[in-house]
Amino acid sequence: MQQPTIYDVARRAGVAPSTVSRAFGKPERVGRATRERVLAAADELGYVPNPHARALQTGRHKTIAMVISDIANPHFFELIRGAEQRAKAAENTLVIVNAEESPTIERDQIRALTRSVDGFILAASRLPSQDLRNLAAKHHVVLVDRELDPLPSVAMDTASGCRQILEHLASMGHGGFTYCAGPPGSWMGAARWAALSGAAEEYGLRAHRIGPYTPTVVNGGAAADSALRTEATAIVAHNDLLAIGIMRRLTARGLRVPEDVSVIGFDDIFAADLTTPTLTTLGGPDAHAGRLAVELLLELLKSSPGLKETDGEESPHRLRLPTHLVLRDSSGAARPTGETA
Amino acid sequence: MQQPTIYDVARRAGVAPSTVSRAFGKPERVGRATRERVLAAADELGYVPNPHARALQTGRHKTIAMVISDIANPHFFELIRGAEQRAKAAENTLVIVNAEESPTIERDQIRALTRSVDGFILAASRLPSQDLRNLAAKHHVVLVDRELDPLPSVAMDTASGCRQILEHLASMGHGGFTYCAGPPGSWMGAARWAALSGAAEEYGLRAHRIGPYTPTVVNGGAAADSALRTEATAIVAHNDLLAIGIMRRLTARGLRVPEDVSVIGFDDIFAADLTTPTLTTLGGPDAHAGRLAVELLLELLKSSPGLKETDGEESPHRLRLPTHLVLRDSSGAARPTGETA
DNA sequence: GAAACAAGTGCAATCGGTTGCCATAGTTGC
DNA sequence: GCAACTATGGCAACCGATTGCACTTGTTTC
Repeated sequence: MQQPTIYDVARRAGVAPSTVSRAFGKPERVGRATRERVLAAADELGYVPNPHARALQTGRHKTIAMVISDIANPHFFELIRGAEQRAKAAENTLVIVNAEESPTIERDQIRALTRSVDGFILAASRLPSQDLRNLAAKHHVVLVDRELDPLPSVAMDTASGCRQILEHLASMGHGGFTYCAGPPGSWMGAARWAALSGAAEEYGLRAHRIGPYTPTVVNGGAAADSALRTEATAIVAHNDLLAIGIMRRLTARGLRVPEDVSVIGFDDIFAADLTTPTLTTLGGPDAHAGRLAVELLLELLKSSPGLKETDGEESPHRLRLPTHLVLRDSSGAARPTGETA
Repeated sequence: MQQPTIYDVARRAGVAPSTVSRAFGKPERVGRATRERVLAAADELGYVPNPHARALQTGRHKTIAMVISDIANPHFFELIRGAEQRAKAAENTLVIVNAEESPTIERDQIRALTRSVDGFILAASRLPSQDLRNLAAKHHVVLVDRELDPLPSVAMDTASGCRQILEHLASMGHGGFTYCAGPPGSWMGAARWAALSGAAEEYGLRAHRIGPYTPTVVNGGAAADSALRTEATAIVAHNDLLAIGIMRRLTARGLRVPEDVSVIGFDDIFAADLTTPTLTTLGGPDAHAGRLAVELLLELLKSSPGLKETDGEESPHRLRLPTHLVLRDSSGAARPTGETA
């Protein structure tokens, strides 16, 4: 059973195929009665336009790809939700592909889709900067949780967020903290460390860093063990998954959180308030980020539909979204260590 | 900057476009030297074949769509992972779309992709049976977490899994349980209740049912309150998200889990052992299910590539995967209620 | 040395749409 | 009553691939 085409519809409605095409795409170019006849015929046949046959001609697929560095990270749920809503509102299809934290897989996935979508939203991309630039030279790209000079991006405001963490730690009497780093390719991870270490002194805090770790719950075990050797009274983890793993290991080793060690994560994933103790973490408007990313991409498409033109002087949209520190039970006053009360 | 086409490659290699096409698709049909020249030219130009121009001719897109009823449910993580791996091994792209627990959205998403993919894997589809049959008449479809007569499917073995739960409850001295149902459209939910209530008597258990609830953590609150009115000593929830919500509410109301009430979920999501107490739940080989679903679909495609033929007599592949009860801390001996110890 | 055959390559039609251009018919203006 | 214009719809080329068919060559066979 073949899917009906415009030719089938045309025959049934007694018009030329071009008229059918116009009845859908440029309604003002066909007569009222004709259009209705065409639409009725299409309806009876269950005609669905073939977006790729169209794309062959127009270059527009009405499809956006969202590449997620790790789909198993709940952090991306709301991002996906928001993006999907916005895409649907613009009558675009959003397809999601997973990069499994691997630059190679990410590259392959992108390559497989280049001819099928109008643009890419890369969430927490692990690709080297140069690759991103090359990609952006030929396709429409919006970054999420990453910033790179000429590319449009949406990211949480790391600097102010990290200050909130530092402020919190300082006010609770901590003298320093150990940061458990995420994967080497993570721009967000680097930004977090830069912000934390850069401003630590201002708050009278010593910043120490260990890692990198692939940010999963199980990897939190090793991170916790290493962190303990630094004798820190506070641990800041690259994200909530790692933070949760760290808490589990600390508890398993007989330490109390937060009495002995405070633990702070990033992202405020849904599991953050299911743990014992519940996790203090830096959250942000994820769904909104998803919506904005799609919006940015749609704008790019509008300015140069189809493949990328050599425009170069597009306004550098670089959105920074406000974050908020969600205070829960995993962070508290520093354990007295001689001088501090 | 236009993407290069076979025509660009052909010009550069000094051959006809058809030869370029064959150099990729039917290597044995072109001379060795010519093929190498073509491949070199393609490489220099960065040529990527346009899968949809090809599909126009061949009907094969090498793309599979996976429709997930709720992408925010961690239960589907491993399913997606497994499916992705298997798809990649067969050089197919797997795209994921979200149905947000809504049959309408699910239908729209499917419709938007019908002409772009070779087949669909529907995970926990919420569509009515008749819609699924109609869809399957025109496209290749594999169901996951759902069974429907002529369609191939992959699902956990509910019957044996539920017996494990009943056995567990009976052995811990419970006299019955309250089941908190999932959404009305959930086949899996219906199957679970059927299996639990059908075999309850055998184990000397009274089965009670409340709901339906949309299975999220927050909805667990209402479910817990209703369940308490049934004075059950054990609650079995439609899935882990709901179970976690139930536990939170019970704890908030001053009840102890499992001393006062035992709670059991389904799916064994990653958060199930992060909660306090950790959650007893029925798990299964999710990643394997994903792989099998793709495999089933690939088999369908092989037998009739492109659009569905009127074959009808395909072998009814209906896979049932073994489950296992993961005993954790949320279930235990029944609270004494007069007669029982 | 001519016929038969195989390998390698090109030509042109085709898939399902879109769109520039032209043809027709009906309106309008004077 | 005729030119000029507008609204509508058809023709045919095109997008980027695939593929049946035909045409060259070179090789084999007798």
